[in-house]
Amino acid sequence: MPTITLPNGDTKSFDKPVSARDVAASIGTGLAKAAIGAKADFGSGGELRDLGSPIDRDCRLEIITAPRPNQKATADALYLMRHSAAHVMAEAIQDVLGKDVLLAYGPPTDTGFFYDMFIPEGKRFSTDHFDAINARIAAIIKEDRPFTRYEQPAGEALPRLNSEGNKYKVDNAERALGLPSSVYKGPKAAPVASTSDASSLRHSVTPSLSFYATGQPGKNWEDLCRGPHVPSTARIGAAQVLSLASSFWHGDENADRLTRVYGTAFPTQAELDEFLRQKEEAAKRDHRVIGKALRLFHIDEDVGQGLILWTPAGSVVRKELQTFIAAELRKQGYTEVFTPHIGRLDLYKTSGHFPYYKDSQFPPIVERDALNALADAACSCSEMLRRVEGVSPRLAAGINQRTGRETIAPDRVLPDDQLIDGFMLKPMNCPHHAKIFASAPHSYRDMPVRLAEFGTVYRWEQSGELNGLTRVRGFTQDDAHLFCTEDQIPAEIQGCLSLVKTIFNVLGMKEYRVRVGLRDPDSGKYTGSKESWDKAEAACLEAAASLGVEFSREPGEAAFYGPKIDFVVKDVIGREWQLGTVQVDYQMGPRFDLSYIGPDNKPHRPVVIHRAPFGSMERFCGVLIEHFAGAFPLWLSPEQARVLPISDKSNDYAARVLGALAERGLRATMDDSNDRVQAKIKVAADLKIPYLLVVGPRDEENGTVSIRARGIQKDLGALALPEAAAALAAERDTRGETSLAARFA
RNA sequence: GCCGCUGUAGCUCAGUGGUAGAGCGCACCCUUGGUAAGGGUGAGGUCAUGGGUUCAAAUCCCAUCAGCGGCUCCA
Repeated sequence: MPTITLPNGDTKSFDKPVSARDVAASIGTGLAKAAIGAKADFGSGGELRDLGSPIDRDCRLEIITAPRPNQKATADALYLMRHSAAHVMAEAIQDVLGKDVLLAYGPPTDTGFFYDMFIPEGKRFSTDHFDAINARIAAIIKEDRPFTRYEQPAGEALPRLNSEGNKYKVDNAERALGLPSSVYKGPKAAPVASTSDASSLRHSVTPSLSFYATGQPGKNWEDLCRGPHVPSTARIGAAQVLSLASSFWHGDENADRLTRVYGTAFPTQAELDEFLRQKEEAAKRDHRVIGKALRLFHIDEDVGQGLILWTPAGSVVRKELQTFIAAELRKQGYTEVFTPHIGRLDLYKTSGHFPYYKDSQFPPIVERDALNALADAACSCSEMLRRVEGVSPRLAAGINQRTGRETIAPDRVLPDDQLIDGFMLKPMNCPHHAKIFASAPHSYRDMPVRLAEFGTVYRWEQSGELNGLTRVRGFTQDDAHLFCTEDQIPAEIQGCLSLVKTIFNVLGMKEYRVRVGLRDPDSGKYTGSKESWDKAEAACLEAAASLGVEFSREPGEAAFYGPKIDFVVKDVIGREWQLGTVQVDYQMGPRFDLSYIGPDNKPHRPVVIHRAPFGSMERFCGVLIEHFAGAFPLWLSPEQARVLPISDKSNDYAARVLGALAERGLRATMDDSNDRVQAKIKVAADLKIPYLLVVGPRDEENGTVSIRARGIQKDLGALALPEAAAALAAERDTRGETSLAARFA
């Protein structure tokens, strides 16, 4: 006798078990027609299910519908369609390539779905097959075959899967049943069995497995699957295969290598086309492509992977951005410092960076004399490593005493004369800044001390991770460390957030969100007292809430030394980019034995806030290149205006125009090549120069320039030279709030 | 780091075992023009690097390096 509560609060009672389809039909035929699935909540959260699955208990029920025309699909609807589309794509692939392609795992994702599969040895699968596969996908959708669910007892289903010879499906089935895997022997083999009470889990799991046939069981294509699916293939709308990649079974690099086939599905072909158009648009904005075309930066094999050479044009963008940020920092009471790119190994042993994170650092720079001495003594490499990574008894005593926690393995504590000294390229700026703080006594009256540095750091990113400007091995953080009292934490976090807000606004990045990384309540890995954490987390959450943008709490995402706030911005075409963070750190004070004198005339530990709200200049510039598609606002543009004489008869006047622009400090050039003006415009347009000032005899006579603005494909009209120069300077100085082009609007 | 694909002129790319190619860019010449490419001539290449197969390798094979797409990672 289920009583069903609908999203609007209405209830409906039935005298026998019903399906969501029945419920939808009882409400209206329109709803029943539009329904593609349901979300039922029996008291433990909403759960997507098939339209036809039986409901025998009271629940809250939401009917998931396909979107009406001109309406966006809900996330739940897309989930159902894409999960279903993954089956259709898999069937299409098996039709094209053969049944010996073994299917492994095919979930929906944020933008589509993928299916991991094993392609048998000797079989080729390439993008050449895509047309055939897409044709099959379209045909299957058109056939409108029902997704038919049936269950089979585990005792029958498991042997059946085994006999089909697909170990990946056997593994899926075993995991679904809560059994330890008989075929996969990796680190992530049996996550369920590792929980505290495996036996109760066994009982709670249904002893049967579900399959979905795309059509009639036994007749049409079918797949082991938990579901749910849309009622029939036509309800998927439009789907297609997109790309191929490789993956590992269970993400375990020692396990089988699988082929991951990406695809996507949308309710209508128009939406799918729009998605493809956006992908194309995104590809055109690729900062690596634009960076090359506009000569913004260069990566040279001889210099090294992931090391950016900023060419003159790109240096302008980076420098302007940095100047802008630095001016905002000064307004907020930051003081600027400079520190070197390397520091002694002991410094990083104190900070804890070395050797714990040695895999993500450049190897140490060892002093020549020490190396020679070791070579003379025929020292082995492993011995050398031990001596580089070792810690002196003095340092060990200090670290243990200060933190009261860290245990240094006894075999790492070596007598001084065995240790090899050396330097490290700095992976972070904080140790240097801590030493600056510690170099002078501090009173609570001086606090907070805000040390800012565009500090360049070096990290050994895995080679496969490197990517243009967004993932590099040497980068300059917009770094600062705020040494403050606990009471000052909220205001300082607030300050960081307001800085971010100011700068994002000027750059037109209106949409962004923050993630607040909090403790994992079940873990004991964190340093600092519970009270401190409570306060710091509250401060982060409060600051995030006050920002007036979307924020999420992410338990377990805190660093071990304190909570953090991450910034995620959306660019103009809606892609999200993770930029910088603000992190509260209780660890650094004790480690570097930092103190300030409080009102009680006693020393106190400062808390340190690390903040690099834009991450790194490299990454941020990369994001901006894509955000603006290389068409930077005037103040950031490498070349702000170009003077185009229509023939060399006007070159002298053009030079005078250029002089007037230079007097205003504008970055401008003139094109005195013997091209025609049409060609000069084409060249300048390709370089995305904001303004072109065309000058000919007419202009010379009137003392004017003819103005053409980027993106507006016509002559806007003439303006007196001094007026035009002043307007350009004003557009720069207001960072676009006033603009020359707007005068002609 | 792992897997796959790719590497030819400054850039974008063609060239599948037999003399190294195109467009753009660059240099020079002609053209002197009013808003998205006027015309001509020319320079420019260790075909990523190292080995191998072959009478003969840009082309086939192996290794290395780098780029791309993923996977894994990111204090």
